Amino acid sequence: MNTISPKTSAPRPAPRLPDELVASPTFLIKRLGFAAKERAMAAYEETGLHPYHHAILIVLDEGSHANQGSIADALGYDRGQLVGLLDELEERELVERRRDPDDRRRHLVRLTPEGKRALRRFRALARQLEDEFLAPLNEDERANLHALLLRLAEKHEPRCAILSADSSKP
Amino acid sequence: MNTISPKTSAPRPAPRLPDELVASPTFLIKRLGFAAKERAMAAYEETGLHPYHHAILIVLDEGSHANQGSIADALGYDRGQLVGLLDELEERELVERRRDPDDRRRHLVRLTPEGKRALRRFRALARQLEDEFLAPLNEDERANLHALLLRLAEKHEPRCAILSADSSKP
DNA sequence: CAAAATCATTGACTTAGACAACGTTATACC
DNA sequence: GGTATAACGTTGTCTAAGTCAATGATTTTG
Repeated sequence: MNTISPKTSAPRPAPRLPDELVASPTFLIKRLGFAAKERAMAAYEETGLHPYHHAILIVLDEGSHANQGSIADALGYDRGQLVGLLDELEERELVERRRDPDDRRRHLVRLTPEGKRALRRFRALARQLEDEFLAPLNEDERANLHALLLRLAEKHEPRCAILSADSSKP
Repeated sequence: MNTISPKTSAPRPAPRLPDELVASPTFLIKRLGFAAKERAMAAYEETGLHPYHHAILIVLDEGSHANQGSIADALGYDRGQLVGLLDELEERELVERRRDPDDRRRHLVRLTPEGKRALRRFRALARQLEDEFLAPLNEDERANLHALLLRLAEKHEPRCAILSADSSKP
């Protein structure tokens, strides 16, 4: 993080992580996850929004999810947290909230045309970030990595459950 | 549209993450990093200490690092933060702090015999957690995953810089 | 010897994340 | 049909974590 040493000589005694930690995939995943999050947040900061907002727009674009509860559940966000995020999206007119006539407790949320445009920009940004983050790996290696991570995610992040088959189709 | 009548005993409406997110290795790394951290913290909680403490003990066991500054630099911790962590370790008599006679500003930190015992227990715990976390993968796949992560870490976490004996990758 | 830098420590500040209370509305039960 | 229970979105509070600047002691520099 704060590794800035423009000093002429070498004030850095070479800070190195213990091999024991570097040898652990779990440790690397933790550190890389943090690094990825940091990078993403820094990049999104210029847009005035947060990766969280992007994820919400993605969920809305997928359709099916309508009310705030299902959005929060789909992404694993706290419902109270989601309120503020949606406020910010609504303020920028990227989403619309209105009461569900069938269940007046619920709010139906949907993308505005402007929201769809913003989503396109976010997707471009995310693609660029991803490409930067995975730069050391070629295409095959990226696919390989993704497959391995997915296997782990299926166990540790149940929301990732693979089911490419659409259960909603007749 | 979908009138879900058979609501027998399913309070779970099956929340699923958008495919677009699950398709991103970076996203998976972020989520898995968070999951790993959460799991680890929960497991360490019973010991009364934190994964941070474990990492500190590892650094001390590696020798070479002595004063608090180098410990903090090696792990990327804030120096102020480290003070409290060392206080807790010292309170449990796992480490000793004493002034460096050669530079009386510094504190030399070292493991106590009890600290080494604690480290053994921590290592067992960490091994178990790791094995649990990587359960879906066999040995080859784990090695494969580790190699890929390491390539990324070399770029995004400079402290991981490999310099032990393996200098054989472009 | 004086000024600047370094080290460990402390305290203040900001932030995010989790959590419970509330008013409103729908569902379950008798 | 009326009442109790649960769900929804909203708000506010609380805690933990991380960042940052200021301090006293000591060393280094000039």
